[in-house]
Amino acid sequence: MPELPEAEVVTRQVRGALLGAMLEALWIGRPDIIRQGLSTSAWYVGSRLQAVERRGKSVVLRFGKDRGVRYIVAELGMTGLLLFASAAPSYDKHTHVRLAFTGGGESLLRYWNPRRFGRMSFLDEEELAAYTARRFGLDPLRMTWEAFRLLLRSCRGRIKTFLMHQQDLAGIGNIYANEILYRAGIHPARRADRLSDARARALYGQIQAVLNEAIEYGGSSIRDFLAPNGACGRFASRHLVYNHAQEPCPSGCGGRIRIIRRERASFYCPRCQR
DNA sequence: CGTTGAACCTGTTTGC
DNA sequence: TGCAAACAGGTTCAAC
Repeated sequence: MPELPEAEVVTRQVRGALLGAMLEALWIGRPDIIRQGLSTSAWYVGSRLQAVERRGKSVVLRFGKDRGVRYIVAELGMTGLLLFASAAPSYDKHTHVRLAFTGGGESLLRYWNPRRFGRMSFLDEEELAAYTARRFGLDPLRMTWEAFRLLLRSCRGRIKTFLMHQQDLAGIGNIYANEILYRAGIHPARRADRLSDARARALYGQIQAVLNEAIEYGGSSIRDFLAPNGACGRFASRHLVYNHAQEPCPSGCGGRIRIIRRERASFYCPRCQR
Protein backbone atom coordinates (compact mmCIF):
# COMPACT_ATOMS: atom_id res chain seq x y z
CA MET A 1 0.00 0.00 0.00
CA PRO A 2 2.41 2.58 1.05
CA GLU A 3 4.01 4.55 -1.73
CA LEU A 4 6.25 7.57 -1.28
CA PRO A 5 3.69 9.89 0.38
CA GLU A 6 2.63 7.25 2.89
CA ALA A 7 6.24 6.32 3.65
CA GLU A 8 7.01 10.02 4.16
CA VAL A 9 4.10 10.43 6.58
CA VAL A 10 5.27 7.37 8.52
CA THR A 11 8.85 8.66 8.58
CA ARG A 12 7.87 12.07 9.93
CA GLN A 13 5.66 10.67 12.68
CA VAL A 14 8.19 8.12 13.85
CA ARG A 15 10.88 10.80 13.84
CA GLY A 16 8.66 13.21 15.76
CA ALA A 17 7.74 10.69 18.45
CA LEU A 18 10.91 8.66 18.87
CA LEU A 19 14.01 10.59 17.79
CA GLY A 20 16.59 10.30 20.56
CA ALA A 21 14.73 7.52 22.37
CA MET A 22 16.55 4.38 23.54
CA LEU A 23 15.62 0.96 22.20
CA GLU A 24 14.95 -1.15 25.24
CA ALA A 25 13.86 -4.35 23.56
CA LEU A 26 13.52 -5.80 20.08
CA TRP A 27 11.02 -8.64 19.61
CA ILE A 28 10.93 -10.59 16.38
CA GLY A 29 7.88 -12.80 16.07
CA ARG A 30 8.64 -14.08 12.58
CA PRO A 31 12.32 -14.41 11.79
CA ASP A 32 11.47 -14.98 8.12
CA ILE A 33 10.35 -11.35 7.91
CA ILE A 34 14.00 -10.30 8.35
CA ARG A 35 15.63 -10.22 4.93
CA GLN A 36 19.17 -9.60 6.11
CA GLY A 37 21.14 -9.26 9.36
CA LEU A 38 18.92 -11.26 11.71
CA SER A 39 21.94 -12.39 13.73
CA THR A 40 22.80 -8.76 14.61
CA SER A 41 19.50 -8.04 16.33
CA ALA A 42 20.99 -8.09 19.83
CA TRP A 43 23.27 -5.16 18.95
CA TYR A 44 20.35 -2.75 18.77
CA VAL A 45 19.25 -3.17 22.37
CA GLY A 46 20.52 -0.21 24.34
CA SER A 47 21.18 1.98 21.30
CA ARG A 48 19.49 5.30 20.56
CA LEU A 49 17.40 6.27 17.56
CA GLN A 50 19.54 8.93 15.88
CA ALA A 51 17.70 9.54 12.61
CA VAL A 52 14.61 8.47 10.66
CA GLU A 53 14.64 8.86 6.90
CA ARG A 54 12.66 7.74 3.90
CA ARG A 55 14.35 6.02 0.95
CA GLY A 56 11.90 5.43 -1.85
CA LYS A 57 8.99 3.65 -0.17
CA SER A 58 11.11 2.36 2.72
CA VAL A 59 11.73 3.81 6.17
CA VAL A 60 15.30 3.79 7.46
CA LEU A 61 15.98 3.99 11.21
CA ARG A 62 19.52 4.86 12.32
CA PHE A 63 20.62 3.60 15.72
CA GLY A 64 23.84 4.51 17.52
CA LYS A 65 25.74 3.67 20.65
CA ASP A 66 29.34 4.17 21.80
CA ARG A 67 30.65 1.62 19.37
CA GLY A 68 29.19 2.45 16.03
CA VAL A 69 26.04 2.88 14.06
CA ARG A 70 23.60 0.43 12.55
CA TYR A 71 20.35 0.69 10.62
CA ILE A 72 16.96 -0.96 10.50
CA VAL A 73 15.24 -0.71 7.12
CA ALA A 74 11.49 -1.29 7.02
CA GLU A 75 10.05 -2.11 3.61
CA LEU A 76 6.30 -1.71 3.87
CA GLY A 77 5.36 -3.67 0.76
CA MET A 78 1.65 -3.77 -0.06
CA THR A 79 0.20 -3.94 3.43
CA GLY A 80 3.00 -3.00 5.83
CA LEU A 81 2.57 -0.41 8.57
CA LEU A 82 4.59 1.01 11.42
CA LEU A 83 2.16 1.69 14.24
CA PHE A 84 2.41 3.12 17.71
CA ALA A 85 0.83 0.49 19.93
CA SER A 86 -1.01 3.20 21.87
CA ALA A 87 -2.80 4.32 18.70
CA ALA A 88 -3.77 0.91 17.34
CA PRO A 89 -4.06 -1.56 20.21
CA SER A 90 -6.06 -4.07 18.17
CA TYR A 91 -3.30 -4.57 15.57
CA ASP A 92 -1.67 -7.43 17.39
CA LYS A 93 -2.28 -10.22 14.92
CA HIS A 94 0.14 -9.84 11.98
CA THR A 95 2.55 -7.81 14.09
CA HIS A 96 5.90 -9.41 13.21
CA VAL A 97 8.34 -7.09 14.99
CA ARG A 98 8.03 -4.90 18.09
CA LEU A 99 10.45 -2.14 19.05
CA ALA A 100 10.13 -1.03 22.68
CA PHE A 101 11.57 2.40 23.52
CA THR A 102 12.24 4.49 26.58
CA GLY A 103 12.65 8.26 26.61
CA GLY A 104 10.45 9.02 23.63
CA GLY A 105 6.88 10.16 23.11
CA GLU A 106 5.78 6.57 22.43
CA SER A 107 6.88 3.36 24.08
CA LEU A 108 6.13 0.70 21.48
CA LEU A 109 6.39 0.67 17.69
CA ARG A 110 4.97 -2.29 15.76
CA TYR A 111 5.75 -3.58 12.29
CA TRP A 112 2.40 -4.93 11.09
CA ASN A 113 2.11 -6.66 7.73
CA PRO A 114 -0.59 -9.27 6.98
CA ARG A 115 0.48 -10.10 3.43
CA ARG A 116 4.15 -10.12 4.32
CA PHE A 117 5.29 -8.73 0.98
CA GLY A 118 7.58 -6.31 2.82
CA ARG A 119 10.66 -7.18 4.85
CA MET A 120 12.96 -5.67 7.41
CA SER A 121 16.74 -5.61 7.27
CA PHE A 122 19.37 -5.01 9.95
CA LEU A 123 22.35 -3.40 8.26
CA ASP A 124 25.65 -1.66 8.96
CA GLU A 125 26.74 1.47 7.10
CA GLU A 126 28.32 -0.37 4.20
CA GLU A 127 25.44 -2.79 3.80
CA LEU A 128 22.96 0.09 3.80
CA ALA A 129 24.91 1.80 1.01
CA ALA A 130 24.85 -1.38 -1.06
CA TYR A 131 21.18 -1.95 -0.29
CA THR A 132 20.12 1.52 -1.37
CA ALA A 133 22.41 1.68 -4.41
CA ARG A 134 20.98 -1.55 -5.74
CA ARG A 135 17.33 -0.68 -5.21
CA PHE A 136 16.70 3.03 -5.39
CA GLY A 137 16.99 5.45 -8.29
CA LEU A 138 16.29 9.18 -8.18
CA ASP A 139 14.12 10.53 -5.41
CA PRO A 140 11.13 12.12 -7.16
CA LEU A 141 11.01 15.03 -4.72
CA ARG A 142 14.72 15.84 -4.84
CA MET A 143 15.70 15.16 -8.44
CA THR A 144 16.58 18.04 -10.75
CA TRP A 145 14.77 18.54 -14.00
CA GLU A 146 17.97 17.79 -15.93
CA ALA A 147 18.54 14.47 -14.17
CA PHE A 148 14.92 13.46 -14.74
CA ARG A 149 15.04 14.45 -18.40
CA LEU A 150 18.21 12.45 -18.98
CA LEU A 151 16.81 9.34 -17.33
CA LEU A 152 13.54 9.59 -19.23
CA ARG A 153 15.42 9.76 -22.54
CA SER A 154 17.14 6.46 -21.81
CA CYS A 155 13.98 4.42 -21.15
CA ARG A 156 12.23 2.78 -24.05
CA GLY A 157 9.35 1.12 -22.23
CA ARG A 158 5.94 2.48 -21.29
CA ILE A 159 5.89 5.71 -19.32
CA LYS A 160 3.79 4.22 -16.52
CA THR A 161 6.20 1.33 -16.09
CA PHE A 162 9.06 3.84 -15.99
CA LEU A 163 7.39 5.91 -13.25
CA MET A 164 6.90 2.80 -11.12
CA HIS A 165 10.35 1.30 -11.70
CA GLN A 166 12.13 1.86 -8.37
CA GLN A 167 15.64 1.62 -9.81
CA ASP A 168 14.83 4.62 -12.00
CA LEU A 169 12.54 6.66 -9.73
CA ALA A 170 12.19 5.50 -6.15
CA GLY A 171 8.80 5.98 -4.53
CA ILE A 172 5.98 6.05 -7.10
CA GLY A 173 3.54 3.12 -7.14
CA ASN A 174 0.31 2.38 -8.94
CA ILE A 175 -1.97 4.97 -7.34
CA TYR A 176 0.33 7.91 -7.84
CA ALA A 177 1.48 6.83 -11.30
CA ASN A 178 -2.16 6.93 -12.41
CA GLU A 179 -2.86 10.28 -10.78
CA ILE A 180 0.34 11.89 -12.09
CA LEU A 181 -0.21 10.74 -15.67
CA TYR A 182 -3.79 11.96 -15.68
CA ARG A 183 -2.80 15.39 -14.44
CA ALA A 184 0.04 15.58 -16.96
CA GLY A 185 -2.29 14.53 -19.80
CA ILE A 186 -0.11 11.58 -20.80
CA HIS A 187 -1.40 8.14 -21.82
CA PRO A 188 0.03 5.39 -19.57
CA ALA A 189 1.18 3.28 -22.54
CA ARG A 190 3.10 6.09 -24.25
CA ARG A 191 6.80 5.39 -24.75
CA ALA A 192 8.93 7.16 -22.17
CA ASP A 193 11.79 8.29 -24.40
CA ARG A 194 9.48 9.79 -27.02
CA LEU A 195 7.82 12.47 -24.89
CA SER A 196 8.50 16.01 -26.05
CA ASP A 197 10.47 18.24 -23.71
CA ALA A 198 7.36 20.27 -22.98
CA ARG A 199 5.37 17.21 -21.97
CA ALA A 200 8.27 15.78 -19.99
CA ARG A 201 8.52 19.09 -18.15
CA ALA A 202 4.79 18.96 -17.35
CA LEU A 203 5.24 15.41 -16.10
CA TYR A 204 8.13 16.46 -13.88
CA GLY A 205 6.00 19.23 -12.40
CA GLN A 206 3.04 16.92 -11.75
CA ILE A 207 5.20 14.27 -10.09
CA GLN A 208 6.25 16.76 -7.46
CA ALA A 209 2.87 18.49 -7.19
CA VAL A 210 0.89 15.28 -6.70
CA LEU A 211 3.34 13.69 -4.25
CA ASN A 212 3.65 16.86 -2.18
CA GLU A 213 -0.10 17.35 -2.06
CA ALA A 214 -0.58 13.72 -1.03
CA ILE A 215 1.91 14.16 1.82
CA GLU A 216 0.02 17.24 3.02
CA TYR A 217 -3.17 15.17 3.09
CA GLY A 218 -1.53 12.40 5.07
CA GLY A 219 -1.35 9.91 2.17
CA SER A 220 -4.06 7.74 0.58
CA SER A 221 -6.01 5.21 2.62
CA ILE A 222 -7.71 2.94 0.11
CA ARG A 223 -8.12 0.02 2.39
CA ASP A 224 -5.53 -0.46 5.12
CA PHE A 225 -3.17 2.44 5.33
CA LEU A 226 -2.87 4.11 8.71
CA ALA A 227 -0.20 6.51 9.89
CA PRO A 228 1.72 5.41 13.02
CA ASN A 229 -0.66 7.48 15.15
CA GLY A 230 -3.67 5.63 13.73
CA ALA A 231 -4.84 8.41 11.41
CA CYS A 232 -6.20 7.61 7.94
CA GLY A 233 -4.76 9.37 4.92
CA ARG A 234 -7.16 11.88 3.35
CA PHE A 235 -5.78 12.05 -0.16
CA ALA A 236 -8.01 9.32 -1.63
CA SER A 237 -10.86 11.84 -1.80
CA ARG A 238 -8.66 13.91 -4.14
CA HIS A 239 -7.97 11.03 -6.53
CA LEU A 240 -9.19 11.99 -9.98
CA VAL A 241 -8.86 8.64 -11.76
CA TYR A 242 -7.65 5.89 -9.43
CA ASN A 243 -10.63 3.64 -8.61
CA HIS A 244 -12.91 5.85 -10.72
CA ALA A 245 -13.49 3.53 -13.68
CA GLN A 246 -16.63 4.29 -15.71
CA GLU A 247 -17.12 7.69 -14.13
CA PRO A 248 -17.14 10.86 -16.25
CA CYS A 249 -13.73 12.48 -16.61
CA PRO A 250 -13.44 15.26 -14.01
CA SER A 251 -12.10 17.66 -16.65
CA GLY A 252 -15.57 17.84 -18.17
CA CYS A 253 -14.27 16.60 -21.53
CA GLY A 254 -17.26 14.27 -21.82
CA GLY A 255 -15.18 11.09 -21.79
CA ARG A 256 -15.31 8.35 -19.20
CA ILE A 257 -12.46 6.98 -17.13
CA ARG A 258 -11.28 3.68 -18.57
CA ILE A 259 -9.31 0.90 -17.02
CA ILE A 260 -6.61 -1.28 -18.58
CA ARG A 261 -6.07 -4.48 -16.65
CA ARG A 262 -2.64 -5.77 -17.40
CA GLU A 263 -0.18 -6.19 -14.57
CA ARG A 264 -1.28 -3.28 -12.37
CA ALA A 265 -4.54 -1.58 -13.28
CA SER A 266 -4.24 1.67 -15.25
CA PHE A 267 -7.03 4.23 -14.89
CA TYR A 268 -7.06 6.98 -17.49
CA CYS A 269 -9.16 9.26 -19.66
CA PRO A 270 -8.84 8.32 -23.33
CA ARG A 271 -9.68 11.87 -24.40
CA CYS A 272 -7.41 13.84 -22.06
CA GLN A 273 -4.42 11.48 -22.07
CA ARG A 274 -2.50 11.02 -25.30
C1' DC B 1 20.59 -5.74 -21.53
C1' DG B 2 15.46 -4.66 -21.51
C1' DT B 3 10.83 -6.09 -20.98
C1' DT B 4 7.10 -9.18 -19.40
C1' DG B 5 4.73 -12.33 -16.43
C1' DA B 6 4.31 -15.41 -12.59
C1' DA B 7 5.12 -16.02 -7.79
C1' DC B 8 5.12 -14.65 -3.18
C1' DC B 9 0.96 -14.04 1.00
C1' DT B 10 -3.56 -12.94 3.35
C1' DG B 11 -7.91 -10.66 3.48
C1' DT B 12 -11.78 -8.65 1.26
C1' DT B 13 -14.85 -7.90 -2.50
C1' DT B 14 -17.38 -9.57 -6.52
C1' DG B 15 -20.10 -12.59 -9.20
C1' DC B 16 -22.46 -16.75 -10.11
C1' DT C 1 -26.74 -17.31 1.64
C1' DG C 2 -22.63 -19.92 -0.03
C1' DC C 3 -18.68 -20.58 -2.40
C1' DA C 4 -15.09 -19.68 -5.72
C1' DA C 5 -12.73 -16.40 -8.29
C1' DA C 6 -10.82 -12.04 -8.73
C1' DC C 7 -8.46 -8.45 -6.85
C1' DA C 8 -5.45 -5.36 -3.65
C1' DG C 9 -1.06 0.11 -2.50
C1' DG C 10 4.95 -4.13 -4.14
C1' DT C 11 9.19 -6.54 -5.32
C1' DT C 12 11.77 -10.31 -7.21
C1' DC C 13 13.14 -13.78 -10.23
C1' DA C 14 12.89 -16.53 -14.38
C1' DA C 15 12.06 -16.58 -19.16
C1' DC C 16 11.86 -14.45 -23.50
